[in-house]
Amino acid sequence: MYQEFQHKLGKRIKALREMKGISQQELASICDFEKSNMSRLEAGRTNPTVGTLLKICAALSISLPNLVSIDEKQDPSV
Amino acid sequence: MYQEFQHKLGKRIKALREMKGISQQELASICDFEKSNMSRLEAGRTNPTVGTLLKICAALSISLPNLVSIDEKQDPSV
DNA sequence: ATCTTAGTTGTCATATATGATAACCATATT
DNA sequence: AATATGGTTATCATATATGACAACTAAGAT
Repeated sequence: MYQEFQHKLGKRIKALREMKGISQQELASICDFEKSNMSRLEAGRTNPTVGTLLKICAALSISLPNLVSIDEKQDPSV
Repeated sequence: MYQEFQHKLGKRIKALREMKGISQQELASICDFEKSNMSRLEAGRTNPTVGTLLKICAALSISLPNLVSIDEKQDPSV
């Protein structure tokens, strides 16, 4: 029901990760989960828990409200 | 590991719900899930998925970034 | 051609979020 | 007393997030 949001969130994670210049595997290992899991997350194929998002926030040094600020028009760095 | 965040989030949901003047059961039924689930959520005893949070956001008419803006000092209505 | 790196996809196991239901505790109301 | 309402807690079933691991593709480098 929220696949669209999941997809946007995945794209946002990917964009933020690439701005940091790290690979999926690196981000996954910082977050302490599997690279396959990371791939599925970025592809929007899962409905992540808040705990998972908090790990990603910590790894990317951004806040949770910032991470979930999904807006097509918005610059991903904001 | 993130119990503290879960607790704060639960408190925030409760505060927002009470500002709307509705009961747990009402909010739960709007979100289309169980009142027992709602109780656990507000008590911070679960690690909710983004999908669950989006349902709550829709029911409370607030954005997800707003919902997860957890700040002790902040007014819950902001 | 080989090797590495990044990412994807599949499978299986485990943990847990959620659904569903019931019993329970307060409090208030009559 | 009984009844209703709001909330909590327990249990069981089901769905799925995640862990763990392997195989695979594609691109780049040597």
